[in-house]
Amino acid sequence: MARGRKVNSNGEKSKQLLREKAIELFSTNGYYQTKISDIVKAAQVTQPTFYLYFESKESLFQDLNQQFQQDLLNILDEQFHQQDTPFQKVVENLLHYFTANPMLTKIGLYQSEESYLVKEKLVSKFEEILEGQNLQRINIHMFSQSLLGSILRLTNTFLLTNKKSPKELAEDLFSIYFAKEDMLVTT
Amino acid sequence: MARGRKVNSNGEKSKQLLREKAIELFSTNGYYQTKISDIVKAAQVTQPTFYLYFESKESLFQDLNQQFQQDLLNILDEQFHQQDTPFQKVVENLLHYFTANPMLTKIGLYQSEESYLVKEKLVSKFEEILEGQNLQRINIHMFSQSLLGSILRLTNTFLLTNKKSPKELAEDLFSIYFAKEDMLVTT
Amino acid sequence: MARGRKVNSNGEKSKQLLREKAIELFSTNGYYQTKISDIVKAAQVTQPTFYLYFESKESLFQDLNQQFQQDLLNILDEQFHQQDTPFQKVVENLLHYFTANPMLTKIGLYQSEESYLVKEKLVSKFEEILEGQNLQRINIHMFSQSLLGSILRLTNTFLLTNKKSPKELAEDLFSIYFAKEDMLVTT
Amino acid sequence: MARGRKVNSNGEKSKQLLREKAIELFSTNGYYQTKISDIVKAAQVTQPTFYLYFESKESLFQDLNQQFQQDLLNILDEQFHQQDTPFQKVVENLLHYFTANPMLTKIGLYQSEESYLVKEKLVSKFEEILEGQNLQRINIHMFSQSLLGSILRLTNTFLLTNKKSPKELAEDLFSIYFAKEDMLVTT
DNA sequence: TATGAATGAGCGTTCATTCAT
DNA sequence: CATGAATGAACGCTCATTCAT
Repeated sequence: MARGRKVNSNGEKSKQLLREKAIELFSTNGYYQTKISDIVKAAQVTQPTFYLYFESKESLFQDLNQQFQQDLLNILDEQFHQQDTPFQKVVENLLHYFTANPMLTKIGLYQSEESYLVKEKLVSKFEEILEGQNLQRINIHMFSQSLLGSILRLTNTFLLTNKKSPKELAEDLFSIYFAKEDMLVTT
Repeated sequence: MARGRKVNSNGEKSKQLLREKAIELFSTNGYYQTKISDIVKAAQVTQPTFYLYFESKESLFQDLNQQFQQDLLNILDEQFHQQDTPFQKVVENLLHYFTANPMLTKIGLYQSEESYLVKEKLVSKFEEILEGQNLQRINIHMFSQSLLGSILRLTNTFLLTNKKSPKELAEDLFSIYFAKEDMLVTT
Repeated sequence: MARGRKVNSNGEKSKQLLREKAIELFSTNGYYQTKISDIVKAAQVTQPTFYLYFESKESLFQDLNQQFQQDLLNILDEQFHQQDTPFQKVVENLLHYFTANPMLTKIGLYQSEESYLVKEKLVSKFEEILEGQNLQRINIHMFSQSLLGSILRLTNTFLLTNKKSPKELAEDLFSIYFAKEDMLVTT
Repeated sequence: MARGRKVNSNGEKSKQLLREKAIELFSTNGYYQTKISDIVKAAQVTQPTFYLYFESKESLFQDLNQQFQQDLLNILDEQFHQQDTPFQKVVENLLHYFTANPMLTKIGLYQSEESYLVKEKLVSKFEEILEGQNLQRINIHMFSQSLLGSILRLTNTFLLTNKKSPKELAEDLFSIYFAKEDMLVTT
């Protein structure tokens, strides 16, 4: 292949393509097992082209995580402004975002070394919402952490595998966490 | 340039030391960020010594995960044999193992790419136990997955940080999952 | 994504600008540490524009050295034609050129791998002039090389740092090289 | 070639060989045109072996310069301790070192970006020695710089080309700088 | 005249692994 | 049992240069 500009080439398109392929590969294989050479091969460009649009492998990965974190914050803030959004709706919106961005979600929730930040943020949000409720005070933090754990696990096993819709999963989660009388008859 | 066996050296000791240091480093820094050179430096031996006891970096990592998985299986089987162990006790025993082996747990639960196997196993066990109970059938699988998610998250945030004992955490988990009425007064 | 000729742009101007910036950067950072991207950035044009005016990085560098060498030759030839120019005046004219073109001088005298050519030329010229004088024959070559060495060093440390004018430096050089009695009282 | 240790291999030997080849190549081709691949090819080892003994290309280059600078300092200090060493002898010793280490000298004097430090040091030393003499005060610094320039140039053209011995060159230098009456009959 | 977009070719460096002793 | 010395195989990244517009 000759050097120089390709016919019909377009920078924004190449950058977007690289981004998408990177998301795909990072989410599937993880950061360390994804080589720049894999990404550019998938995008059908050469390695220097990668560096035309991204500073480094690491900075691209950071970018993706940044975006994921910002997206989540936006979702959480939306609810904040339109008051009285029920908790279940908040969770459903989150799950909806996960479904719409499954690969970015895998990266942001399960692969980034900074995923703990996002998780802490989510827990804080949950606590904030739950405070308005008559939950026994001492347990709010733990309850929120537990709920987050469930969300993370069920997202992985039911949502990202397309076994449940966001709406269904949110309902299920709330039937587990807030309406348990009818679920279990203890021994 | 003296070569050969060190005075007072002992094969089993070296192997054990390498194993321990590997667990330490893998759990702290992850698989890809832990180099053989780091491990042997920590164990104060040279690189060829590593290969005297382990086939490769990967196989050592697999070994550690194998052990973790076997340990968990043993714990779960014990309960099986002495019937009527209450569910809460099963969970408490699990948590107890996690506390006793925090670094191996980090590897086995959060870093291994095959941690999904162990998690599936745990879920199966939970389902098995819950089946004996009058939980509404359709939800048993999801309920178990949710519970596992909570356990994973709370282990990370409360147990391995020494904020809760296994017993306390097991109680908290069960008050969340099985004793709902007194926890929340819905709006 | 507007492309094509800039309004008010002008080929000669761009070329001249690129030349100047190249001289600046080459003289300051050296050949290998000066990137085409640095040069065009400084000249506020894009990389292909560079290749509109220069064949390659190397050929531009060669051009600069060629010019420097030609300039020196011209200076030396001028003196030749107007006979009886005293040696000191020849040197002063050289130094004058160095002061007027400090950055090109740095490149031509100290950075080019072919600076040895220019230096040989200078030495030849010195010898030519000195031959008309009653200097002991065997030493003319060495004397000329020595003088050149002094000129090179003092140009660097006194002239290009503006501590001495060409006239002053030429005087100093000649008091060192040709008026010994009053300089040193040997022990 | 198989992996692992070579027959009869010896670390210190390999390191020394790499060092020597590096000196050779750096002095001949310069820093930027000498690739690690060139050095290891010359030493008949592979690239990782280079990093067994040196931190990086740059640090090796620095090391070489450090050694050169230290060597020079040692020479200059020796003279200091055995008082009354005549100036000419000091210079001769320097030149002797240059002859004995021609390639390191090329690197240390003409290629290092820090060669200016060594040169400043030499100038200072010259000044120190000359102060004890009745040279007209205002000119000592310039005189020393001039002398250094001559030394640098003549080293390059007569010494490292084996046209003059250190002793001869030192004599010539001193006849130029300190005994000029009989050399030139001015017009 | 000038630019946006792309690439060939290579470089320094790292790491798991393996011989020879 | 243990080590000193070495290497195969990549990998991330850079830079001069060039095509299509």
